Order: sequence, then structure tokens, then C-alpha cells
Amino acid sequence: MVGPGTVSRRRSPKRDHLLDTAFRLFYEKGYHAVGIDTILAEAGVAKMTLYNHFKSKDELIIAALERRAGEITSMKELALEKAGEDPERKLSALFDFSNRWFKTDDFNGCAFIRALGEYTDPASPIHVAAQSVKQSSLRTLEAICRDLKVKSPKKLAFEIHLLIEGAILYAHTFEQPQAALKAKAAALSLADAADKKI
Amino acid sequence: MVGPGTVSRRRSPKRDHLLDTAFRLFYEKGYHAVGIDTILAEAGVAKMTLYNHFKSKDELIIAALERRAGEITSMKELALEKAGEDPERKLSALFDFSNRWFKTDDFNGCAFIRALGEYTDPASPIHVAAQSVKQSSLRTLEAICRDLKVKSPKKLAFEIHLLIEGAILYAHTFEQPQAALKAKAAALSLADAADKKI
DNA sequence: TCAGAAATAGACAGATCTGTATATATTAGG
DNA sequence: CCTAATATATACAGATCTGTCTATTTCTGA
Repeated sequence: MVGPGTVSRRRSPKRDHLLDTAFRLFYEKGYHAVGIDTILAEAGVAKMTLYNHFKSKDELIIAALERRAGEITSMKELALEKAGEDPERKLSALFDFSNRWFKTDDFNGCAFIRALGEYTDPASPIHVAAQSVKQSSLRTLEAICRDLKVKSPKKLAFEIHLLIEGAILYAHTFEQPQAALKAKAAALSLADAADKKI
Repeated sequence: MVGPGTVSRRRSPKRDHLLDTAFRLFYEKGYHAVGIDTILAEAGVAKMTLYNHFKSKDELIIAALERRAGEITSMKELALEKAGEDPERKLSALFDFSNRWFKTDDFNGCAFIRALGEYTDPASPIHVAAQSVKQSSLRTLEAICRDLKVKSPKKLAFEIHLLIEGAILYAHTFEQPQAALKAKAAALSLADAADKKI
């Protein structure tokens, strides 16, 4: 039983469709720029349905971001699996993944970076949600760098993280998807320069 | 004579104060999140004064961004002058400049990156304005890298650009200003690795 | 079949948004 | 001093925003 004032959190086709539509519009136009009514019209869903699934627009945004994070993580993991065991190949696969992403025709930069840009208050739940996505992406990178057996895997992961984030911005700002491959070259150069453990 | 419907573009104290206040609020809360009325109340200026100086909110945003770009450019040039003639010292000075910026207590990431994030349409004048700021920042970096006499100064400049942009995001996302100095290490490593001309 | 859950349409409140209109006051230069 | 530009307060239009309420219909599972 779902009493009044509560919010259904289980999955449902309507809820999923709402999240997909919401994310697509937020990603295209921005979080403040897209109103609830636009999402409802585009999704073909009634307003009360939205507010039965989410307490507020902010919660819808957070849920949409979390859904997106899940998708990205899955795709990234798949790409990493296909790369095999060699950590250098995994690193390379990450940039190839970005390269494919940058070339998609709805590419509009990173939804999480943009969420952090629109919700700057560190206490904002949206800010926190986006922050934690970036944190886990950095952790993945650190795991790969550890396998590279360099002296400071965290340091190398940090540097490569900067390259990836910078490449996302560059590709978006100048509409040049090849930023990913050029960034890969820099990353491999940094990995080579990092002192190897013996 | 300024006829009806036209817009005064010359400098004036009111106009400057309006631009300062507008930028401060946009930078703190975001472009869509801050309304005209908030800026007017904070600046203590009448609404018609704003619309006598700017055609629209979008033009106010663009003027505020251009003003900010001018300030940043001046400060950057000063820092570069102080660094002397050695291009490696200039490079280092750029990261020190970022380091000081990241530590300011109103630091909220890059206003231009955030403008690009809120106005994704490449045809948007705001997008274009922010884009051109990034373009000129990259040009400055290329000039420095040329003086380093490496084989591919543009390539190195691109890579260092990614590190700087990535560091801005990192410092903002995780509130860790030291990202600038850690990025500097990576930049110098890339500069060393870049084949020197003989 | 039937009960309860879920979704619907539509109106509505109340706030906020950008931009305009108007009429008055202040300021500054010749 | 007087004129013309500049700034002011205030009201307003019209759109849009989030969120609530109600009454009805559709769906679903036992």
C-alpha cells in the first residue's frame, strides 16, 4: 500500500519512460531551462503521475542522473571487459569509449559536469549526486592504474582523469570529437613517464 | 543622442556596477537560476536602467562574460610578465595563477565552462562568447609552447589545456584547490616528454 | 468479477520570469 | 539657469514555473 504523500520508488514502465524523457531533455537544454510541463508533454504523461513517482523536480533530476550513471557504468564495464586483462589496453579502451561517445549526434558534454555547474552549492543533493558519480569514475581509473604497476597509481589516475574531463569539455566546446584520441596520446605518454615499479 | 529603442553602450558607473553585480550572482548561482529582479535588487538599480543599457538578459550575460574575460586576461598577462622570459617559467606561472584562483573563497568553477553547459546550442550568442574566450586562452598557451621549441607546440598546448580545464572541474567538484599544483606536475612531465627541436 | 492501485485530464494557486509603459525625479553640461 | 540625458519608482502584461487538488478512468491481480 502506498499511502498519501508517499512516493512509489519501485520500477515501472511509466517511471522509466519519465526518467528517459527527463534525462534527454535536461541533457539537451539544461536542468533549469527545462520545465516539468515540457517533460510531461514530451513523455505523454500526466502531472500527477510524475509527482506520484517523485517528490519534486530535484528528485526527478537526481533519479535521472542516477539512471544515467548506471547506464554509463555498464557500458564502460563492457568496454573494459572487451579490452582484456592488459591495463594499458584498458586505458586505451576508456579513451576509445569517449571517442565513440563524443561522436554521437546528441553529444552535449557531460551531464554530471553540467549538473555541478548549475547546482554549485556543495550541500545541494544534485551536486552531491553528480560529485559521487565523478568520484566513482576516478576510482575505476585508479584500479586500472594500480595494475599498471607504476610508483604512484593514484597520481597517474588523477592526471588521466584531468585529461578525460578536459577532453569532454573540449569536444563539447569546439565540437571536435577527436579530442578523445588526442587525449589518449597524452595519457599514454604520462603512463610511460610514470616510474615503473620493478 | 540616444533615441528610443536604442541601447547605450558607452561606459558608465551604473553600467559597470550592474555588470559586476550580475556576474557575481550568475557565477554564484548560475545563469538561469538568477533573475533580473534579483540582480536589480542587489545592485540597487531600477529595471529601466538595465534595459537602457542592455537589450535583454542574454545581452547582459554576454556583456558580463566579456567583462570577466577582460579581467582574467589582464591578470593572466600580469602573471606571465612577472614570470620573465623563460617559457617553462611562464607555464608554471599559469598553474600558480590557477592555484591562487582555486583558493579564493568565491571560487565556483569556470564561468565560461558553466555558460557553455547552460547554453548548449552552438548558435547561441552566449555559447559563442564563451567559446571564443576558451579559444583565446588556448592561443595564449600555444604561444608559450612555441617558445618551448618542442616539435609539436600545438599538440602540447592542447594537452596542457586539457589538464587546466580538468583541474578547474576537479577543484570545483571536490573543493580541492591543490588540483592546480598536481596538474602542473603533469604538464611539466608532458613538456619534458615532448621531443625538443635541436 | 471486483477491489484497489495507478494513471488520467484539467483546473488552480501562488510565485516568479522577462520585458514594457508611464510619469516623475535627479544629474550634468553649455 | 536651463535643457537634455539618465535614473527612478511603480504598475503591468503575459508567459511560465512548481506543486496541489479533485474527480474520473484505466489497469491489474486475486
